[in-house]
Amino acid sequence: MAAGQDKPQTEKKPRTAPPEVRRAQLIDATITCISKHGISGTTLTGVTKEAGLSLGLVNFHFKSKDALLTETLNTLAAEHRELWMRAVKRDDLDATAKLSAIVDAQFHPRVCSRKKLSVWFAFYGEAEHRQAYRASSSHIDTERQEICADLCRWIIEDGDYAGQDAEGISVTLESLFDGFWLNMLMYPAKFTRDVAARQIMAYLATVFPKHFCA
Amino acid sequence: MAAGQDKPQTEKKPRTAPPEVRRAQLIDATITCISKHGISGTTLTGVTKEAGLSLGLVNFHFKSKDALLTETLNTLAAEHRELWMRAVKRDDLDATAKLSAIVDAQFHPRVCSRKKLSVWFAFYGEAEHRQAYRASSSHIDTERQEICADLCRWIIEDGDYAGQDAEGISVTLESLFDGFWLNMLMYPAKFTRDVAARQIMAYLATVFPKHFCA
DNA sequence: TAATTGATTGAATGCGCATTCAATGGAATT
DNA sequence: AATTCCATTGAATGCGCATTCAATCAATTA
Repeated sequence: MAAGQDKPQTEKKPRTAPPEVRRAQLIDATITCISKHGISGTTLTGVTKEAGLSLGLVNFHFKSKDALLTETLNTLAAEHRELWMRAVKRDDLDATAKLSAIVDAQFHPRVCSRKKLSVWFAFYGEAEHRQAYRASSSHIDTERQEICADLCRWIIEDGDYAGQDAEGISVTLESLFDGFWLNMLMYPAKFTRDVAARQIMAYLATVFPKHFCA
Repeated sequence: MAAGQDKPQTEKKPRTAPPEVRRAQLIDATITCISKHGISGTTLTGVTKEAGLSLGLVNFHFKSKDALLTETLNTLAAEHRELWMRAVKRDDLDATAKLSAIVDAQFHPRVCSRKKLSVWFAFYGEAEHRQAYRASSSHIDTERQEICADLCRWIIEDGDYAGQDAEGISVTLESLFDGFWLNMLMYPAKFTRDVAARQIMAYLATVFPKHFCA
């Protein structure tokens, strides 16, 4: 029965690991815990149990629970930024394709899973009184909104859309992103990734009919 | 200096008050506390201090802290519902006017103050793991979305908008409502009530050009 | 006026959790 | 092999908070 227990080479689990690995493990576990129990229900005991590590490690690798939460949000924000930034930086894409890519990124499974959405809104719920939480997202949100506005300006000029307002459209886009996210979290049956992306493309098609088709 | 202290008739403060009054006071104080410190930072000590009442009263007038929070959300939801429902019920308004009224209600100062928005999103942040929180808002949200869909259907028929999809538009509207709310909370400088209402009316004008004007 | 009822008070209780830290493990260096 | 150094452990600490409850207060009824 207990065969081969003295040479578990395939399952080498060194007791120690480099700090960056531990930090990543703890952040992953934090995401899982927040998605399961909310921020107020997330305890260090729970996080470390989820990660299979011992309680004291959080305060060793992070300064405090608060630092862990802030880092978790930063990680999430960075992951999201990278996804749409990659498309925006490609110079083989024109403005239309880039705007489409930003919409796609917004609803990409990697950042838009039920699990991650619940974490995002857990943080938004606390953002009002947590300067640190707001800082992570505000910079990135502003950046994306300005990029969208630039792309809209380019499209408006290219298509001679006299009546359209790039700033207004980008502000509306930003709200559609957030609004669909919230509704996908709250009412997943009615609001799916497909529905969200399709509706936003439909919106773009009504404002820029020569560039997008419904 | 201490004149007229023995007959404070103008400031009669009876020690006791009917339960409904106390409940309302406590709910008001809860809204204030959540907006200031978030749900996790809201303590019964804080709430009762804010209300000028004593600690034990919460568990006397409500079953528990959790019940107080649920009742607070219910109160908020009912206030909001009443605002747009009043317009929808008027039979002197046509579909176009009713849809406009729903948009106005969504950004009415009474329900869309910074204070209340922060409370809404505090609850949304916990909604994923709190069945009770979801129940309050889901019923009302669904109701409003279906009413909007009906109004859109009516307008589509009235205006012969062949290519438009009532369900899709109402779903987009719902997301615009929530998305602008979130952005108004997070970035109040850029996202004001006026901007939000105007952009949503602009959206309606692009999909229903014969009924709404930008 | 006395008795009854319901509202109010706040000190006391006990639990849950973030944080600390002395002890241990084990990899790298000498 | 001995030493050094950093990662790891988890029991112990102490605080903050929801909840309880016996005592108090005042309005209402008898």
